[in-house]
Parts: sequence; structure tokens; C-alpha cells
Amino acid sequence: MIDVKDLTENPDKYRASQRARGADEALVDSIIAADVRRRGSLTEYETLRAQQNAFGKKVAAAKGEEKQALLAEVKDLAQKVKAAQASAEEAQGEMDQLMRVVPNLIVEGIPAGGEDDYTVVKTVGTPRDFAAEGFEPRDHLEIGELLGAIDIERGAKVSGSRFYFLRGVGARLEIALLQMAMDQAVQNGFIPMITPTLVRPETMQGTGFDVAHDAEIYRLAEDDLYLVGTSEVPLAGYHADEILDLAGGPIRYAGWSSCYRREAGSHGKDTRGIIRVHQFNKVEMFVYCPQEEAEAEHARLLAWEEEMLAKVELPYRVIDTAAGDLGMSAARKFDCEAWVPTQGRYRELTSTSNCTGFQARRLNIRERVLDAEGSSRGTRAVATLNGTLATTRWIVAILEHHQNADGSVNVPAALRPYLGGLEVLPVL
RNA sequence: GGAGACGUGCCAGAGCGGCCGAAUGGACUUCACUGCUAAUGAAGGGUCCGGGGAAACUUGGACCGGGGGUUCAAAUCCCCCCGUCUCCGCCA
Repeated sequence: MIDVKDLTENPDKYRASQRARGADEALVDSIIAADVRRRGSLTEYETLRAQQNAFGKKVAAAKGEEKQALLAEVKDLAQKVKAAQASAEEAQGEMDQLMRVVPNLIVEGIPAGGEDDYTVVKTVGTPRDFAAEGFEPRDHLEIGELLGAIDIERGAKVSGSRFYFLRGVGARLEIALLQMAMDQAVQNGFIPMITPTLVRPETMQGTGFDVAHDAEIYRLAEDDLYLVGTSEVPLAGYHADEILDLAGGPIRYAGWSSCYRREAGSHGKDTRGIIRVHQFNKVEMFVYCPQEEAEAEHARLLAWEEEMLAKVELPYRVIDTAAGDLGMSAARKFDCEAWVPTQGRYRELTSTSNCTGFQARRLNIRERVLDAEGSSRGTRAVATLNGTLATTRWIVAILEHHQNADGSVNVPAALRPYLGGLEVLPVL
């Protein structure tokens, strides 16, 4: 949810943001109009209600005939109050509906346009030249099968397409990767969390995912519960309806969870291997901080992601996502994309979003505003940010980039302690 | 799955349909007092949404788990939902 007050005061800023996203600019004016209607009908209702309250006090004090007379008089007022209340609620409802569809205000200066309009922030490392090394690289699935690490066929047998088993060194590699991510997070002051992966509709909605329309979400209709696509969802909901004390700095969580995605709109895309799957594991960073610190924190999250990528020794690039390719909640998003040799292109391994106050406003997560004397001047929304530290997909890039001619895979040095010192994943 | 109890402010905990935004403790903040701490005394606080005001502030409405209903009037009565706890059953 965006800040209505800010929108009514600076509509041009929001029009520009909508334009950059390729979204509806007129929405801004619809909101301003709806807000005027809302306030008008609210004032009307409150005035009547004040009269009724005053009457109520008189009725309570009166006795006998006098009381009966007052009751007769106030009955009519009660009807008016009811009607005014109904129209005030209706106006509020219209407002709420509009507010649900406005995406977050983007950070000024990010690239405008759609999926292909990102800018490359930097490129780190160089893709391996397999031609020069004299062998044709195998893709991650072929390697995974040689190592006995990935079993797609039985995944499909048991659960259908886009499901898989990680086995043997594959399973160990994933655990090692996630464990290394958790350790790094803890070293950086994050609180480790293992979260629920089924959440209520309010939590899903509050985080910015539309339970009713989002085709990506698995639903358990019977129970009105929803499978999360990322632990960002439960970690955002964690502090819902709370007033946080951020005096001691940002509150940082590292969530370890399975993630579930229907991949409804991606038939035929990435059907081979484990690039795009219905279920995977992830370590996610999630931060609550004051809004003015959000951009600096965003840079830190990106740096922590890059630290992980450095540990697994992968060549990658960082992109600044264009406005139109941002989710509803994000004001800015950086993706780290690792080079996947057999695809000849960079593929997303991490994604970090600055959601400014958008999620916090929906989830009612605030902090106190203090004046110079240190006494409370009310509250305001905090900022929330998230970023990936490791996921199952990383295995794709690791297997491919670190492969040898015989199909075995060299283990990056930082990962070895998590694999009992293993230096090479051997072909079976 | 069955039976029951409960859900009130930061915490504990009262609350008769109108005098209840809510007693009383504790915690907290400020002030006073004792040489400091402790103790004691006094005072003060919540959140959300409107109106007025540059602001300090002021004024109105709403909020007693959530949503409906009854009533001139609901923390209080009724219904539904959510949650917590206890007992039984079931599965581990």
C-alpha cells in the first residue's frame, strides 16, 4: 500500500512512477477523487454520530415521560446515522479497492520500461572458455545424473513435472550451500529463522501477493491457507500489527524455507533440469529498517549476496531491474545473475528488493517518531527489504561452471568444510 | 475429531446495556523529597481516522481478538469466525 497523504500532496511523483512502470497514470487521480469522497462522507457520518452520542447522554439521565419523549425524538436520528455510516463505509471500500491495485512508488532514477530494459550495474568474473579447454560442457542435468545428484524422472513419477529428487552429493551440496548462507547471515548479525510455509490469506495479501488472482500461488482451499513462494512472506507477516523499536539498528532475519511456485505462466520455459521448479529451498534475508535507511540497507543486502557468489566462485553480473518488471511491492530490485555455460547467458540466482513502506503499511508495521525531547510524536511505517542468499537453483550454475571434462565437479574452497572436506564431486 | 473455559491498555486484572477509552495493581516517563541508589509522594501516558491551526495544540469519530446482528444506546446481549488453554479420542 502506498502513502495516500504523500500521493495527494505529490501526485506528479506518483504519475511519473506509474508511467515508468507502464501502469495506469489515471489511477492517481481516481485515488485523489475517492479520497475526497471518503473524507466528505466520513465527516457527515461523524457529525451525526456526535449528535446521537449527545442525545444518548440525555436519555440516560432522563426519567419517565421525559425519557419516552426523548426516545421518540432520537429514533429518527438513529436511522440517519445508520445510513450515513453505510455510505461512509462504501466510500472507504471504494478507496480500499483502488489502493489495493496501486503498485509501490519506485525509487527515482531506476530504469523505466519492461523486462528487457534493465541496466547492468556490473559484471564480475569471466565465463569459462570451454572451447579453449578442449571440451564441450555438459548441462547441469547431465552432470547431476552422472553424479547421482539429481533425479528428475522419479521426481516426475512421484509428483509430476518440475519436481525432482536431490540425492547423494546433490542433497549434500544443497544442504552445504544453505548452511553456508545461514552461517554468513548469522555472522552478519541476522537472526536465523525457520518459518511456516503455509500462511493465511491476510499474510499473503499483506506482503503484496494477490491470493485471488496470482496464478503463481498454490492454495489449500479447504483450509484457506496458501503455500509461500518465499520465506519473505512469513518473515514480513512476523511483525504484522506491531510497533518496532529500531533504535538499536535494523532488525535482520535470515529465513530458511521450502518455496512453492505453480509456474503457471511458464509452460515450455526451462523445462529441463532444476532451473524452474515447483518446489525448492532458499535462504532469504529480510530486514526491517527506518525508511530513510532503506536505500543504504538495500546496497548492503546486495553486497551480502555478492559475498555468497564470491564464495562459490561463479562469474555473474548485477542488474538494476526496470520499473515495469518490478513486483507490486518493490520500489527497486537488483538481481545477481550467474553465467550458465550451456545456456550461454546469465540466469538469476539472487534478487533483492527494497519495498520501502509498501508492505509495512499493508501489514501495519510501524516505529515511533520521536521529537527532539525524545517524546513520542506518533508512528510511521518502517521499510522492509529482502534478498536471496542461496537457493536450489545455485546448484545449476555450480555444477556447470565447476565441471571437469569427465563430468566430475570441483567444489569451491569455501564450500568444502560444509561437505566434509570434499574437493571434487565424483562421477559415480 | 468430541467436550469445556477463556480472549479487555506495555503486563497483570476488574467491569451493572447508558455515569466506561475503561477501576485497581505493576512497569514506564516527569516532578518533589532524602547526600547517591532504594523507598515515599504527586502528576502523566495508547492506537487509528476526520475538522481547525504554521506549529504547540485543539476539536470530533472509531477501537475492549475479528466480523455481523439486536437496541435510541453494546466491552457488557445474540450469531459466525480466528486464537489460546484444559480434558477425552486419534495419530505419532
